[in-house]
Amino acid sequence: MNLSPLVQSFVLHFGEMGSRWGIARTVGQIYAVLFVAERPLCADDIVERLGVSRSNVSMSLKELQSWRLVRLVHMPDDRRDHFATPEDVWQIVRTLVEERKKREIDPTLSVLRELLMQAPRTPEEVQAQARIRDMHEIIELMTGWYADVEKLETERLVQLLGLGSKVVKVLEMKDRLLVLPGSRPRPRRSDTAPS
Amino acid sequence: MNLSPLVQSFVLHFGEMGSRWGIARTVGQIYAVLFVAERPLCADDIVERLGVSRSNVSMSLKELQSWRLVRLVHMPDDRRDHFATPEDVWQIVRTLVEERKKREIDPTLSVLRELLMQAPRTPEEVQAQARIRDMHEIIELMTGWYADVEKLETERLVQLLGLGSKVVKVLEMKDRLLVLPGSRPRPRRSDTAPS
DNA sequence: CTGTTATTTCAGAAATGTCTGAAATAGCGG
DNA sequence: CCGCTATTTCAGACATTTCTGAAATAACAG
Repeated sequence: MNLSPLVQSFVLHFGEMGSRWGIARTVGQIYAVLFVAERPLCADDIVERLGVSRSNVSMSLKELQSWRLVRLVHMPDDRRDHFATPEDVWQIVRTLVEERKKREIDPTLSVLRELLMQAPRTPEEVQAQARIRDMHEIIELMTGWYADVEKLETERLVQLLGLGSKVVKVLEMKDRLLVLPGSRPRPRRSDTAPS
Repeated sequence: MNLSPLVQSFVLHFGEMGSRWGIARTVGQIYAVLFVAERPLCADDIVERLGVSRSNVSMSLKELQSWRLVRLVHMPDDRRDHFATPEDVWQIVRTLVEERKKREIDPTLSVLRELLMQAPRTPEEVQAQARIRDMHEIIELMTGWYADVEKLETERLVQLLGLGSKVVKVLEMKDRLLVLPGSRPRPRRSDTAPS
């Protein structure tokens, strides 16, 4: 491995985390190298820096491209393929979320929907379906939320994340402000006096 | 495998998805069985239903407990351990997020911080650190956001998720409402006319 | 078309991860 | 303490994934 100490630590960490993230060690290492690289690298650059086989680099790059985490770039006067990660880290996060959703959630959502279509045949299946329905609902709610906020410009998204739970405060304020003069506030559960 | 067809499909799917979710097949299957079960099950119940070895069940349950996705329950007049998943699916989601954060994000955050403390020794390391800083920032922002909204009651959280990107509309409205009479609206980038 | 360089494919080697059966341990009731 | 049941441990069998080197393919330049 032929890297400066700082970069090497970063790369080795990404390799080790690979198994937890569901990618092979080399895939993680290649991503890390490309992420911090000052310019797009070709396959041989990566072989040189990581000391893994050329074929492993080729397959790992294919995998990273299938995740859309690495893109193919062409350099002037060089017919070798070069590779780079997107510059914009927000774009990277969006891609990561989309791809993980596609692989880890969508197949399940599809199975759950099928199972909910079936007519239950026993009391046990009725119970199971109720439970599956809960799971389905919560996943739909969360993926729906993401599908919605994902459309926001990054600037807005950052703003929203920065607010955190304070948005709730703002929403409460909105409720109060929108009460027209003369009208009564809509009663809330917490406002109802115990009988 | 000794399960009703509907439950069996559910269980097999969780087993297959295991590899994508970073858990072993049996672990996924056991979780699925417990999730839809009408009552807490003991290890032998699980052996019976899944047809895997007793020792595998024991180890897999340990793993699920380490994820806090399954809890140990005691049944009256039975000294065997029984196991159940939390009833509340929102609690399950919270646990899942926390545990995945702990395993998949926190170690990286810690390494990134260390790397950012080091003094760079070459221009290459300066560039790498800048990139690492971007990554660190975005992860901090997202984990910070979650740490904040995680404190909300479920009811509020559901409300917020239901709104989706509409919160932004509400925030804009807040901006307008908070402009005091006589004051001018704060200029925005999109408001400035081209020179 | 030919020679050269770049990339991909793929069989099997190496490494890792999962699962089982047997044996060890734990814990309770008498 | 003993006998019984429940649970855990762990070596190694088995399965899967990852990686390599060699060969095939592709793609261009002359």
